[in-house]
Amino acid sequence: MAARPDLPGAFETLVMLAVARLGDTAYGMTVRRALEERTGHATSLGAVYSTLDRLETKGYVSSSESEGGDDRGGRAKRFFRLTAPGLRALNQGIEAVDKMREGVPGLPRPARAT
Amino acid sequence: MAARPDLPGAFETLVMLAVARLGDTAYGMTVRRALEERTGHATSLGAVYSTLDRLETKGYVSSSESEGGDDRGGRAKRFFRLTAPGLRALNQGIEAVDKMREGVPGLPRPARAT
DNA sequence: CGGTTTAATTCTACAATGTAGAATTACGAT
DNA sequence: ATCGTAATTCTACATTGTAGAATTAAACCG
Repeated sequence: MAARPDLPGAFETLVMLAVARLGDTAYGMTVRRALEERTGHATSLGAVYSTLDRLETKGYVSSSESEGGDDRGGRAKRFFRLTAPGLRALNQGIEAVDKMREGVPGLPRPARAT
Repeated sequence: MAARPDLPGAFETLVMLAVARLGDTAYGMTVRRALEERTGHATSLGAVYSTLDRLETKGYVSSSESEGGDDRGGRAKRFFRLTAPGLRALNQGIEAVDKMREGVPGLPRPARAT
């Protein structure tokens, strides 16, 4: 079984996690900020958006334009949400790493689930 | 700081973990087996070897031919070890994911460190 | 010795993901 | 209309992911 688990890539994983953690406030800018703040890894917006696009093509995230109501200038935001298949794929990737790192010395202690 | 953390890819991470966990018995075949047994994800030897090669180019693993002493037929084994920079990179990648997944609901519980 | 079996690695090729920067779109205000 | 601002889309190329075929080499056997 599970002939093609098709684990997400490293950056895809990070982006999906950012979307998941941001809840209903995930869009290009906030995703990038979350990534930078949490991981210290600076990335370009282009990187974030193309990854988001590819994830959407795979059905791992969905997107919707923001309704009017904001008074600020500038273009409308495109909000992203993690889909059920996206969550599943994310879990598979995380589980694979967790399984592999079990009992290996010299690795950081895993994060506590909240 | 850390302008270019250069996180390892998803499969690279899995391969490095396999090498780490196998200790001094890590070579192409055992790496593949460890991967399959632990993650359920089948991979080709070609995939494993080219990843191992690329990791060596980056200095994340080192390799050495097996000394004689085996009485089995077949070609000599090439054993791999994780280097210090490799462990560092591995840790950074794992930490990045751990940071991002902290407190996000719907994710699997992290593995217990042993 | 020369062929056969066995174990393992290397080579070749292409698809998918990673990544950045420039260009573009669209809105509100002047 | 045009300007500044906020955000997204486009274009392009480098790196990583992945498989399968080809190759290498040691031990064994007659």
